[in-house]
Amino acid sequence: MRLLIIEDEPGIAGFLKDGLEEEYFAVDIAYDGKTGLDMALINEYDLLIIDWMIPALSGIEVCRQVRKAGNPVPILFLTAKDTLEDVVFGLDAGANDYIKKPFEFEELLARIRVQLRNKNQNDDSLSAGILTINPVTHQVFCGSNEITLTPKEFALLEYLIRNKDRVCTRSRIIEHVWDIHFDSDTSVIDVYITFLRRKLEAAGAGNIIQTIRGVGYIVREPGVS
Amino acid sequence: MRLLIIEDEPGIAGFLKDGLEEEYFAVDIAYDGKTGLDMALINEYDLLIIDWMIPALSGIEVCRQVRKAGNPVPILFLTAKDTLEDVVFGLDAGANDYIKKPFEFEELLARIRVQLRNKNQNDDSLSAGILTINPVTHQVFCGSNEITLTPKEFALLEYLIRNKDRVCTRSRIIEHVWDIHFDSDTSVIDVYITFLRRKLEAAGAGNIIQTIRGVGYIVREPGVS
DNA sequence: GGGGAGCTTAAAAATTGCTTAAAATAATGA
DNA sequence: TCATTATTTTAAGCAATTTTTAAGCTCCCC
Repeated sequence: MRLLIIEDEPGIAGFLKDGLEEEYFAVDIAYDGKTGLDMALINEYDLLIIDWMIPALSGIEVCRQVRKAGNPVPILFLTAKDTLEDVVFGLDAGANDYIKKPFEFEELLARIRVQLRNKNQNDDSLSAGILTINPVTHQVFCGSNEITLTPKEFALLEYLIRNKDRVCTRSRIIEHVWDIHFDSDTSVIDVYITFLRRKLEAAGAGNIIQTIRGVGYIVREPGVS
Repeated sequence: MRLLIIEDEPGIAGFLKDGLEEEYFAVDIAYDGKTGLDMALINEYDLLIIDWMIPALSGIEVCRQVRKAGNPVPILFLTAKDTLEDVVFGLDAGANDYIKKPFEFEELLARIRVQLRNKNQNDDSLSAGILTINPVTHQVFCGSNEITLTPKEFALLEYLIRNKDRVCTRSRIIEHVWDIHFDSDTSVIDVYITFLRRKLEAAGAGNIIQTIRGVGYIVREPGVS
């Protein structure tokens, strides 16, 4: 597994590189955004770790360019704490997850593993914990008992589970599930999250949809941080 | 049940299509290998009938490509030469059975039924709860009393029961039972569901066809979740 | 305690499915 | 061949469900 770290502070970059190489990752480092973008586009990485505050080209811009080039590589970004707005922008720009500085190395490792695991799942039916959904037959099972969902409820759950362990921003949800591409102050998402939670709870799936305040929602695979 | 015939001789192709449609199959024809392969990969058939000697792409090659794409659809091939070598090659390429030209139509029909039966590992007659249908004689029984159905009614019920405990979407039903492959705002399905429900209810089968709103219908085996 | 984001509920609006009747098409028999 | 019958399709009104809107409430974080 090959990673690229785009980070201007040599101390942090070196610390990450050493720690990740101990975990048998192949690690490259770029010390500014422009170099990082070039490397990301030329080489084939399994994951990018991008600091938000870097010289030459901001992290958010690197992220956008990578996506614009059609590259689906998972992106994790590092942000200084207390900047919710940054998080929203970052996820909207196409990042998959974020982690606030300062962070535990263990947490970073766990999030990296989640992104890499998601990469090689191409089974026909999708699952999260006890929950299984089949996009072909439009069926949802909690263990062995079936849950009846309306089409929109199903589409929302499918999107969340396809992106499980990744943060789904409100704007991405409204784009992918409702196909609305302009800003709007609708609260359909809230309503449908309520619908889903009620049905899933009643079926014994617990509350697997977590709210990330100011950003969106995430469905996590139990047993992984 | 939807079949694809890949056969270049219009006489044979037409003869097969007519005969099979009388048996309530939805039949498509391709007159060369390349077209046939495209159709087989794009659409969802329940069985393919492929002549070995066809232009543009040989039958054996079509067969290989279909399997290479991971499609497990049953394949029956027609061969003129009864050289053992051809047969071996054909079966190695992923075909399920073969029949030598000239053949009796009845024999072809029997072999088709074998392949379709294998699909669900049932014996010759299909059932759901108290209901039994026989695709060979086109009879339907609710317990011991027979229900008279029109051809389309029978085809619809057969499709639903062959796929019992699975959701049959409207688009799949319209493709497999009516052989319509483009978007249309017809409401034939609704009408026929009403017809079927009325006859089944009158015969004492209850309402075994459940609606999945926004998606389609499902026939469930009672007592199994 | 105040502001904002999300949650919940109820009701309006939109969509989808059901039913019926009648028209179009196909099959049957004199 | 033509008339009769059966089957299939279309269309429209009605019923039920789904989706959206809107408003008040709750909870979290300052």
